[in-house]
Amino acid sequence: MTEPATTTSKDFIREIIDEDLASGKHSGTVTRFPPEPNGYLHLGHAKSICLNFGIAQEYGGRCHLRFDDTNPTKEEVEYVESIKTDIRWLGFDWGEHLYFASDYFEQLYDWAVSLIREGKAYVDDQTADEIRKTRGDLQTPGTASPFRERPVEENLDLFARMRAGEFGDGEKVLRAKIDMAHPNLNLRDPVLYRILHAEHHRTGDAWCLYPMYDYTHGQSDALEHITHSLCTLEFENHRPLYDWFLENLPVPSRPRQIEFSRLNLTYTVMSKRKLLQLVNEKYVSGWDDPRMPTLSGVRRRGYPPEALRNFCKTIGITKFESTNDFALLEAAVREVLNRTAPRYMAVLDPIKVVLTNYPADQVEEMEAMNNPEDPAAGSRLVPFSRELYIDREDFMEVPPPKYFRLSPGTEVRLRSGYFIRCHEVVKDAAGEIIELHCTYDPETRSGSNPPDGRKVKATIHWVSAAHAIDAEVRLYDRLFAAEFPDRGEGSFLDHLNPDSLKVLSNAKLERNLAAIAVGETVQFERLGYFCADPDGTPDRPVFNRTVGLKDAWAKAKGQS
RNA sequence: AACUCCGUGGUGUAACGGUAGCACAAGAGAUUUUGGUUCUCUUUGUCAAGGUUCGAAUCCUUGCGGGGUUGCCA
Repeated sequence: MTEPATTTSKDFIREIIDEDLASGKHSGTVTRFPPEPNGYLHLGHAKSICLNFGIAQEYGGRCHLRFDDTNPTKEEVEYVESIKTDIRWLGFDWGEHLYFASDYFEQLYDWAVSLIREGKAYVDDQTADEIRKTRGDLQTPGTASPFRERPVEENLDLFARMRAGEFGDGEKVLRAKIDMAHPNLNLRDPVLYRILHAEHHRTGDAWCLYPMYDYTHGQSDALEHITHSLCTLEFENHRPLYDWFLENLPVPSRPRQIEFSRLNLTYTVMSKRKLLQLVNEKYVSGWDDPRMPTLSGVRRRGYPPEALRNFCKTIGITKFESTNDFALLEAAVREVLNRTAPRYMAVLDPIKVVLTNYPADQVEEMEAMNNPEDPAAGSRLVPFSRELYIDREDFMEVPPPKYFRLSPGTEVRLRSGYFIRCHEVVKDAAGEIIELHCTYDPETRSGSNPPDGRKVKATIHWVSAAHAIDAEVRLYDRLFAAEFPDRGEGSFLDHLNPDSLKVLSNAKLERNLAAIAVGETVQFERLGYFCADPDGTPDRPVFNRTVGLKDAWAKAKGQS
């Protein structure tokens, strides 16, 4: 477990918790992660999960998983299951504390009735449109509904009949009676309940009356004795309403809502609506497309959960709206994978190499380190023979300056193999290079250096042609070409990166890669980290590029 | 000219009245059987102006800039 150096300082939320503990306001800490089951979890949620579950771990408290399922028209069980899977994958556990806002419907209803009794809520017959128009706007106060002063008894009767199903969708709502002139629009008699004749994923058809988020969230927190209710900045303006309910209802505890800034990443969109659109309109293969910033997407891409946790630690928690560099996430991924991913050789775009002085029927088993960063990872055997494949990028007939790899007359080292020198380039009728004739130096076998002390400038990877596994490799790049796809005119879709996926169908893999389980991430030496995809079959695996290695040569090329 | 939150290198984040630090990114070099890793070094910052103070990123005032809010979504 490597801890980033920044763990010594605490974010403002943990400081508040420290104070609350020190002052005796609370004797323990209870947080909650409250997703709405209407979509898949994404990197933004990861930030919130790491915060809430992380605090629970650090303070010896607990973190509840609570599904905020107050809108049956948008929510589905499919999402509930995927959310649980993703949280567990990230490395967190809610134990016994799985809750649903829908579990509190009866209690919330009773409290609504008590609000009505106290003259703090009323049934409004206005249409949605009328309510909107009379709410006023940012600069002008709203006007009272003609039903605002309805007698308590009438409200009670109407509300009961709303529950009983006597009215159609949208015919009536229950509103809090607060202040139609309040500068915070959320307090201009917010809607508490709306009629929705819809099947709920848990309560079925028991209800046709559903509570709004604002009326549900704080009370749910209070019922669960949440001490610190952490949410994103856009709920800041809702806090006065959150508190209003807690003050006006006989709730069993007084949670405190604290807001922090959501996660933004360059070259990425993070809104559920936009992600849904990418899926529905087939710009990606699904919620778990490896280019998606969903947790299921980055999992399929091969990101280790530890990298996500470290990333969340590094970006910290603040109230300032910021956008994190995607490179920071990739750095976190590389940091973990460099330590943990076993190394293999794979050739993505093969050229055949014939070692003219190597015996035709000979096969040597070469020992190769599994991970130079971790001697305990041991070694494996890789077959070496007369005919090999190397990557097209590792040979140039007319090399530019500073090109260290193979070219006619030059010598390179084959990783865990021998030195080879190129003597002849074989081309087809079209002038395309199809084969290289090389010689190997028997005195340079891996582990021993040439007696004459000569050096080579490069070491390249290879696979034995006769032993190679055919595979498909999917090279993923960022989904969007623009740093801020949301900015500027037009749709974010205008900024989709046309090269975000490149499929290589003729890759040749080292024999040992046949044993890699789906979901495992390995390093293809010199190329990057790759994750075995479920689309693969035993005789034809599919690998997704998780992230490339840093590439000083590519960078130098790009600049010249 | 509503309310509210927020402004620290290119990006993100520390410093709680006392040397502006760290990570990523960028650049230079060393090491290297991965042009990877690792190591060393370097560039770049407190939104502005006043004030309080021996001393201000930090406290005060004003200005400037950015975000959020006008769902019967969450």
